Amino acid sequence: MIQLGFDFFARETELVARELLGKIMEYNSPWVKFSGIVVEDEAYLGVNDPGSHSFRGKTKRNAVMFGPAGISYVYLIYGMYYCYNVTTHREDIPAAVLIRALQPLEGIEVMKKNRKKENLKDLCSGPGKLAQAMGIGMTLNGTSAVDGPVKFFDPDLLGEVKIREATRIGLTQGAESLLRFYVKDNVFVSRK
DNA sequence: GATTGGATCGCCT
DNA sequence: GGCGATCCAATCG
Repeated sequence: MIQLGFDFFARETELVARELLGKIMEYNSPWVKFSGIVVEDEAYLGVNDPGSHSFRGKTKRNAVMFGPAGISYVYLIYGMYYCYNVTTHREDIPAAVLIRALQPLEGIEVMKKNRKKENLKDLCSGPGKLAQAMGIGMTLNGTSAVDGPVKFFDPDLLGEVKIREATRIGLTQGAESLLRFYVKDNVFVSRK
């Protein structure tokens, strides 16, 4: 299985978001190895995208988006949940892809414990859920998604990944753009 | 120093 | 489909 390198992430954000579907996200926590198939994500573009954290310029929170591609960007949302992103594009273009849902593969028993849920569909079907399931927090922010605790792999699913596009979830600005992507007919997607 | 609102989830109907 | 929980960060003064 081929690992995705810097070159994969250092491309146009929308393309990276589309191609990440069907790839495997792996998180080697200190105690457990987690993995799952990326089945839903969203593209957040640079300073011209009103829905992106980077729209209003560089701040302490979004600083990672302004760095190189292939870096994990984690932030706290609504005071209760973490969201995991990976940075994309060029160093001078602050963009990232939000991982919204995974089809769980490894570490499932610990995911169930962390989520207090037994149904596989309740473990990683949403950005806050998958972070909670794998114990992702701010310690991952700024770490490499190429040679750090998080890695992505290409399982070579060939033509099995049919992509659908839709509007991004939860935005008040830039809500109309079709920048959310998910695997058609996959039951682990958070919203159709 | 105070205010405001958010890339969510779970429980309710 | 609607709403409350909950708190940090950004913005403004």
